[in-house]
Amino acid sequence: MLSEERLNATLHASGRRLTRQRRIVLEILKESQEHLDAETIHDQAKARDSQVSLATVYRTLALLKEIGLVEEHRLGEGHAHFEAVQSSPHYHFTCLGCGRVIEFDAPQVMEVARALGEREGVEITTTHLFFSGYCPQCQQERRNSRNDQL
Amino acid sequence: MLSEERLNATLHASGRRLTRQRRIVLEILKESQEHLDAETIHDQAKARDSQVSLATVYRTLALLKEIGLVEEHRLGEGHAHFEAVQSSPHYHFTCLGCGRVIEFDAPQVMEVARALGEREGVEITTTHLFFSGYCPQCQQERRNSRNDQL
DNA sequence: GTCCATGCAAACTGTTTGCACGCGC
DNA sequence: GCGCGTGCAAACAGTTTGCATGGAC
Repeated sequence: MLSEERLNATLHASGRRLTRQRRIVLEILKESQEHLDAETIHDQAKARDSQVSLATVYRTLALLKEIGLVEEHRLGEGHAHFEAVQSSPHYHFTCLGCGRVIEFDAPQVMEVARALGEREGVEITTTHLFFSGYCPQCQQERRNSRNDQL
Repeated sequence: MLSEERLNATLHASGRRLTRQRRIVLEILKESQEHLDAETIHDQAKARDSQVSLATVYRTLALLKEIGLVEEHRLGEGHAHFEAVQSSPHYHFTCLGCGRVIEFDAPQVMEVARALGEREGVEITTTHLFFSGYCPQCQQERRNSRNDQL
C-alpha cells in the first residue's frame, strides 16, 4: 500500500511515529472512497480497534492533510468531510434536498488556477469547486409541494 | 435601493416584516463590498444602532440567503463569510500564510455547471470555486524559513 | 390588537487543547 | 528509557434555539 509507505517515510523523516491509530484512520479513508466526516471515521475506527478517541482522529486527519494524503472538503454543511487524495482531482455537487453528493471532474479548473497563478503570482496548492442545488427527484418534490400550497 | 425593495416585497408576500435590524444588515453588506463574517456584521450593526443582537444577525443572514440577496462562503476558516449577491459571480483565493483574499472571475465555471446540469439532470443554484495557497510575499517567507532550518 | 421579530442566555455542534499516562522506536 | 502520541475531559468558536417582551402593520 503506497500511501502507508509515504506516511511512514514522512513520519520518520520528522522524528514522528507510525501508530496503530494513524494506520487505521488512513486505511478507512483509502478503503471507503467517499468523503467521510470525523464522526463517521471515529465510529469505523472504533469498530476495528476498540480504543480510538475522536481527538486522535482529528489530530490524525490534520497530520494526513499536512502530508498531503488527505483532503478536507466543506460541502455546505456545518462540518467537514475528508477523503484520501486520488490521482485525478474531482469536485462535488450536493443536493440541498436530500444531501446526495455527485462527484464530477472538470479539467477547466486547473486551467483557471494556472491563469490566476500566473496573473497574481500566487502559488495555488488546493482547489475546490462546489455546486449545490437540487437533484431530479428533489426538483420534482419541490414542484409538488409548491402546487400543494396553491 | 433595489435590493431593499426586493426584500420588502418578498417579506410582505409571505406575511413577514421589514424591520430596522433587517434593513441595517442588508445595508452593511451592500455598502462594504466584501465578505464579512457574522461577528463583524454584528459590530458594524451595533455601531449604527445600539441594540442589534448577534442572534438576529444570524437569523437575518439566513433570511437574506433564502431570498437570494446574500451568499455564504466558506473560505477555509472555521467560520462563514457573507456577501451581497452581485450581478457578476466571482470566486476566491485565500492565502494560507496571511489570510489575504483575492477575488477573481472565471466564466468557465458556468460552463462546467451547465454541462453537469445537463448530464445529471440536476438544477444548480449556487456555485463556489475556492483556491488556497500562498501569495507572493508568503511564498518568499516560507522559502526563507526553510533555509533557516538547514 | 395581532402575530412576527427581537434580545437574552442557554444549548448545541464541531473541533481543539492541557495533562498525565502509554507505547513506538 | 526517551519523548512523541494517546485518551479523557474540559475548553472553545461559531451558530442555533426557547422564551418572554417589543414593535411592524
